[in-house]
Amino acid sequence: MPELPDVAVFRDYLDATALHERIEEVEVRDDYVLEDLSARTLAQRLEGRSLESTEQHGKYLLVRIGEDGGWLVLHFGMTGFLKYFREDEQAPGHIRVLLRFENGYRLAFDCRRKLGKVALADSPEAWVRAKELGPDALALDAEGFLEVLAGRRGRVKSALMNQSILAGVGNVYADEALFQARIHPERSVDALDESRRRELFEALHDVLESAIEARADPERVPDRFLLPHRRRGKSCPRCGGQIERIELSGRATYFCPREQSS
DNA sequence: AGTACCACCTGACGGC
DNA sequence: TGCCGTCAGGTGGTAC
Repeated sequence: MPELPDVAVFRDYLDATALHERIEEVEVRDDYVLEDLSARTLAQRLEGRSLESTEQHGKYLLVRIGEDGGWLVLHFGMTGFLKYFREDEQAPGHIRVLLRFENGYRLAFDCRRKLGKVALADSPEAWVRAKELGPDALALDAEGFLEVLAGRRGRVKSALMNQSILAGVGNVYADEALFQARIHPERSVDALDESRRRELFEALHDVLESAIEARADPERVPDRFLLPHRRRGKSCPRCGGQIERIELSGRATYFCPREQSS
């Protein structure tokens, strides 16, 4: 699930749990998730230091390591999450990296499908540059949104999901924003006039903010959301029509053909 | 610049 | 109960 709203929830979680606590030991249980670094390097960077603050850029969570330790970068793939727990509590089932703190707690980076990544960076800016990420979808204002879309000719859903155009929007929330803006996912960007683009921006921001407020939990999301109805044959929360599923660049795409006809 | 397709990895689910 | 195909919200590479 980890798109921008989910990562925002992970960030709040980390802020509320694991900061300012000395890390005694780092255990890398599967170095497949390490991106361009060894378990040894990660351990050397973290052990004896603490996590001090967090930043988010799109789907990335960046954590500042104290005493000039640089930044820890977390990406959650499709199945990643964080869990802070006491040593005598039940541990999650697919821990890839585990930090042990001096206070007896642990922070697990759990990632069943191993599509997530753990990395180190000099700064959030350096990471964004290295990954060629576009601006964070929520940090952007309407003018910025118009700017990044200017000159684009592809399909609007592909543009929303393209992390180098806009960072943070994935399959689910791209569908959601288009549903709220009543735009067909296969519509091309250049077919949208400025007022439609502004409407899409408003819809996208509303969707992302509402999702964060709902803690990215499909069961807490507003009734108007498509999210809980992402299944073929389910009914549209607005008009009651049948939700349709198509493939768009290999990804399942859900929309209401009655409301998103153009 | 854009798209289609493949790969990476693991588990849940439904049909038989 | 077990086997098997299909599907899943991530990114990245290649070929066209």
